[in-house]
Amino acid sequence: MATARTTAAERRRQILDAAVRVFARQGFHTCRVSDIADEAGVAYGLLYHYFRSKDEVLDTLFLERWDVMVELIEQVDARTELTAREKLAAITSFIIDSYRHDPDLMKVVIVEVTRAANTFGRTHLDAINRAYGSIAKIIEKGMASGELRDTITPQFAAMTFYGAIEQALTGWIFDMLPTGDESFEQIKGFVVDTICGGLDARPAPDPPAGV
Amino acid sequence: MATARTTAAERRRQILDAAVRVFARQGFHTCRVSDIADEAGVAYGLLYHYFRSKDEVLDTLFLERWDVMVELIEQVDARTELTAREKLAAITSFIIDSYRHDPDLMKVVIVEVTRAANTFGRTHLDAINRAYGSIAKIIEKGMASGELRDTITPQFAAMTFYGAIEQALTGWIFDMLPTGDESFEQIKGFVVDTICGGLDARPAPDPPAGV
Amino acid sequence: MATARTTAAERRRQILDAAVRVFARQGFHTCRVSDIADEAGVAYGLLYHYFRSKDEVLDTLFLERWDVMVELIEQVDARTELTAREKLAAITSFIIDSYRHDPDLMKVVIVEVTRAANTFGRTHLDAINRAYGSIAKIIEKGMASGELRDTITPQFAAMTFYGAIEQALTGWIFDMLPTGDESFEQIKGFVVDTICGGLDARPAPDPPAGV
Amino acid sequence: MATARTTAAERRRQILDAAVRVFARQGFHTCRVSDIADEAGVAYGLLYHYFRSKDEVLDTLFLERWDVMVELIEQVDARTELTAREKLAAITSFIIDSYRHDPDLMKVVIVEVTRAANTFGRTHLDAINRAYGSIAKIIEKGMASGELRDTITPQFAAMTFYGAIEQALTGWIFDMLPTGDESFEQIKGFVVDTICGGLDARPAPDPPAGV
DNA sequence: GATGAATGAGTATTCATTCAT
DNA sequence: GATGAATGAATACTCATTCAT
Repeated sequence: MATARTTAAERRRQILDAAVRVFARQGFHTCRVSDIADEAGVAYGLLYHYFRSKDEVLDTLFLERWDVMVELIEQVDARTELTAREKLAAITSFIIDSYRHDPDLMKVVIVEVTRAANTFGRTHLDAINRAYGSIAKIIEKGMASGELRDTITPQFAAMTFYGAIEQALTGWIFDMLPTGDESFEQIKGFVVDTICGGLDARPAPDPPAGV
Repeated sequence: MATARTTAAERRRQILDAAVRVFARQGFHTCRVSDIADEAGVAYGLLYHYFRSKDEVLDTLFLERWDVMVELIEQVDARTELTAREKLAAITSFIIDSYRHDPDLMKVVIVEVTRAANTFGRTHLDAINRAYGSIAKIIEKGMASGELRDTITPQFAAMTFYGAIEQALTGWIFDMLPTGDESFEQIKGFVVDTICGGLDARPAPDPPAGV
Repeated sequence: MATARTTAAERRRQILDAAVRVFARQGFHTCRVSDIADEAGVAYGLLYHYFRSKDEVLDTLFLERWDVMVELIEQVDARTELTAREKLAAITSFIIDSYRHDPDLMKVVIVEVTRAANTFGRTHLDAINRAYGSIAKIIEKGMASGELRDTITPQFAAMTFYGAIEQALTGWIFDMLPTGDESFEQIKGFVVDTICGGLDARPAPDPPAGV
Repeated sequence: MATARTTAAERRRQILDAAVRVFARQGFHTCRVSDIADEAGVAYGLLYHYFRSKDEVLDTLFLERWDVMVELIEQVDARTELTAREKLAAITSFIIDSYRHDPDLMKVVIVEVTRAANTFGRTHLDAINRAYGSIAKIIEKGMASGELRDTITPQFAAMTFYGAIEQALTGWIFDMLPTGDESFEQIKGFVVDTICGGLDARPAPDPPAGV
């Protein structure tokens, strides 16, 4: 009799986890609140004890995940021993592993928020821009140190880099790319190689002078 | 001898043009059929003389535009005097000019179809893949001729290239990039430079042998 | 160049005939005005040159047919050489032959008008009652002459008689009775035999005294 | 200790009862779902908690009533002490009393289903035929025992019998027959007398041999 | 906390009818 | 006469949200 069967926090999490599966499967606009409740095994009225609205469920899911990602980017940036390319590789790895670990959640984050210019994307524009900004800072430092070319703006480079990752995730979401551990690792390499190395053939860049 | 006031084809176009504006402004899911009709200045019943449903209006808009783009890509590919990089530059230029010329239409194509994994994106997956495939062919030839590195698959390279363009368009759609003629031209260069040249600093590639 | 290709009366008839087929196939409420026009091979706007409304088409079809039937009943009644049973047999034969000759029309008359208590049946109640009344008169005379029993009212007898015929037609309409010439003739006999002779087993009635 | 204000079953019944009144008054096709809800004193959305569609409301009403009738017919048939005529009289009495007790419901059953050859009649053809079949069995036994003439098929006799009853109900529905207890009882007798005794005048059938 | 009955705003679609050509 | 584009009234149904129990 010591522990309650289900704590409030657990119930809330139970609903959020169900919502991820339902949003990923049916899409935010197409699913019903009762679909989420069914998936969670609770009455649909209960959802309104934990969230103000259906929108708030998606907002919560997005921000939970996005904040982790932004924090990771900032932590990576703080590791001064890494080159810019290594930092970008770390970020790529983290995001792709996030998808590998919970594809439903990442699908929801991207499809329902990040790319929804008329609805949630607009709402969370600040959060999205924060991520771009953090990446841009990494690139800016790489440019300053001479590691990266400064022929484009760091902001645009950040957008392209993040866009390449998102495009890869989209490939998985649309079943255009193969899944499987090797595939995930291969694509990680592709992303960094393409963005940093470019498509053009040419001799490998000179190793940094004094190293 | 006066011309007929409005032909059937003109009315149809009138409705499609109105739909573009309304979809861009409010989003497909958020707007009402009557909003389109109001914007077009016709009774909403008339929409059903020209289209089977609201969905069909969006499908029509998307395919009209997408087919033009796929055709352009194939035409570019056929110009054997161009290098792969020049072909990619031509495609980039065309798509960005498309946005510059009719931002509402491109916004609808991207936001409501291309990136809508749970609804129209899934429907038009074949059309979308046809575009990727055509770009991949260009890249494949570039790899075969030695112009491009073949360390990644042409398919992935195509996705990343197209993703970079779409990300730029998204930047304009979200008001994250400045508009204006110079900006458009600058971004064109950024896209090709980033994708082909990469972010890494290094000596310019050796000039082709016999030139 | 002497005759117009199609006279107004012919066009009108063409539309009415098409309407019969469409009403029979789809039902009055379920079919569209354009279905009738398509079946007739004319533009749907033309229907409104010949009829005030969709309702009027059905009204016209019903009254055309019903008036013929009422007139037939009255003509039969006038033939004083016939017994009541012979008169009823003649009416039965006429109605069943009407169905045999044009099942669609009779289906429409019965299903869409005669039995539609909430719509057209109420509208044409007078016409319907005129038929009952004429049949009742035949029965009344049969009762007066001693040919028929007068234990029930002529009005009720007329309803039951007509109801038996309509029930037979309904059997054909619902595919519950076999079609084919013999079947039609057999049912004619059944109707008169059942209504006049009853279901009870017993000796044939005595022949009329002085005959 | 107060009882719950309204149970789910009661609400459902409340809606069904309201639907009967509305269907009888306005007809199924002519009434709106909100008319039913208004009559029941509930929000129209609630109707969709208890029924999948407007159609299902009518289906439910019909089957509820029709199943009771078929069961009654079978129970009557099982009473071996009754003659066929007595069985038919019992069925007639039951159906006419059903109308007397709830004319709206019987009107809906007949007008909107039983006689609606293009819509619900077709849907419920099996149920309708089950009733005919049970009546035909009664008649068949009567023929086998020599009580009834076997000059027509039991199936046709059943149709005519049921048709006579339905015609009587139609007479009330169309206000062509007087209402009032005596009238109901009189018509009961008329139906059985007409169907069993026939219209022809003749001596009463011989009493069964050994009685 | 938990339930699900109750509410009613919101919308795509149909189709009879009109009328300019 | 003939056409079919144009109109807009009419309606079933969905579903987020509330709230009594």
